Amino acid sequence: MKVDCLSCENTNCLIKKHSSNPKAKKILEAKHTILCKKGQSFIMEGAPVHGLFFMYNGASKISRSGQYGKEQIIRFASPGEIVGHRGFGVNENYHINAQTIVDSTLCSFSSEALKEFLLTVPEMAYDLLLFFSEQLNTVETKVRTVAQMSVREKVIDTLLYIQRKFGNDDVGIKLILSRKEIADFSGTTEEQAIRVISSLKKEKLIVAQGKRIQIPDVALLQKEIESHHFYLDA
Amino acid sequence: MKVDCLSCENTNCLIKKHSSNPKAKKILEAKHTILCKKGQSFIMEGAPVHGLFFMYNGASKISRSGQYGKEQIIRFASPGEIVGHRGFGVNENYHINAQTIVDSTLCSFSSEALKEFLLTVPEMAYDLLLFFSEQLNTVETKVRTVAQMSVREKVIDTLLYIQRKFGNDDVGIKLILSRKEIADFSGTTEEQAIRVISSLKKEKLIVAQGKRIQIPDVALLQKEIESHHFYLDA
DNA sequence: CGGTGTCTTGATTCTCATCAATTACTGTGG
DNA sequence: CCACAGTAATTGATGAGAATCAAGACACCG
Repeated sequence: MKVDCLSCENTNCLIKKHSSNPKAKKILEAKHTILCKKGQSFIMEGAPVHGLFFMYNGASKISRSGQYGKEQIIRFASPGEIVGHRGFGVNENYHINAQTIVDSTLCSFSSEALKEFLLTVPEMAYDLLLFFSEQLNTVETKVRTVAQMSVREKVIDTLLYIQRKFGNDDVGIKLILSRKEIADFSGTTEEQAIRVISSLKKEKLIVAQGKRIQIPDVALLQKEIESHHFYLDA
Repeated sequence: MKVDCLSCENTNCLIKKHSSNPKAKKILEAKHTILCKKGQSFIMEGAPVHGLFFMYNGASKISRSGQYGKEQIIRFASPGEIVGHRGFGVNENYHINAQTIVDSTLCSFSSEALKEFLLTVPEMAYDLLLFFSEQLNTVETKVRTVAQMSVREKVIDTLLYIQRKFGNDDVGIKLILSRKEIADFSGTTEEQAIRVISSLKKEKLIVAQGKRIQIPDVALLQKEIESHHFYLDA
């Protein structure tokens, strides 16, 4: 089974965007589609990377393991997004770990095919540059977040990020994460994340039933991590 | 005064690399060269960005201010490097602050000129993509560093980074930073950074006279953070 | 020489990681 | 359908490490 880019509905996907370009024919033929069960690693830390992935559906987490194997989740990827930034260049070891968090479908391209595509369709290269600069912006912000915020603020920041990224339905945030995953993205421990979540529940800033978390008033929660900025101006 | 790319000796500069391409003529003409005194901000947080900069000589720091105005230095830039990643796209507010730390010369290009260049010379776009992916890798590693390392490890990591990036002469690391700048990059306070530096001095892991810091045995210092195999590249 | 800014050290406070123990939840096989 | 095992979530207690506060030393500059 192979996903057809022309009929794909991920309008944010860059391959899809340029798929009607006649020069894209070759790369579309070289495409592979992979099915991944929940929890499957499709990029392993330390192993050489031979290409890069686009999420067709599902969700995944991109992480790095640090001291004593403690995991740091760098970001989550939703449909249409790229995973494995280094995979389009020369073969290199890229020290990240990418793992699906629900059953997912991935589209994969080899480095060579992609390089050729980028060099023949400069508009695609340009769009990819924009995507990268956006990513850089996001990650740079994360450095500051992790370095300066309190645990409470970091967890709130994470909840808002998940909400923005994966949206919600009437039951809560669509993507269900374990407390440990929330902690690993926030840059704290599982216990601390739990404590913050418990507090937020008591304060009615969130509604949580087991793993399902709902944010009744996003703006109100947002205020919790912005109040400090206003304090400066006052 | 305008620096001539063809005779520029920053072999790592991407503009220089493609400057002999006939299609580069236009962008080279549109180039501006700017002199900045030490401490001068050339990208201000919140202000719109109209282009991007290449360091011709000198050094600069790229930061974001966070809570209570506390500064988080994201990276340092050395000659040949690009500053202002978002400046090649549409006009956007890019919330970073870029400031020289010694007298520096900068080359600047407008978004439009650069966009045109990238679209006509796909090899340049491809090289820029490689640069961006490298940056992403570096910043992603920094997220983990800041989140998981102890203050001592973070400061050591910073010293090694500065050493790699700016090298040293017989007196010590070429680039002289204040303790506050070391702290702001490490993600800690000035006092804590000073304490670590003092300890390292006592342990003979570094030699320091005032602001000049020397690392007699890089490998030895590296061992201190050994459990984190993956360090930031220069 | 006074003054300003950086650097340094000590004392105190407080946040957070860690350890430990308990409780809920999930799925599986009898 | 229940018992069980295994996993995830939760709460409490404690100690370590780091931020903060405060005060003094040092260097550099007009």
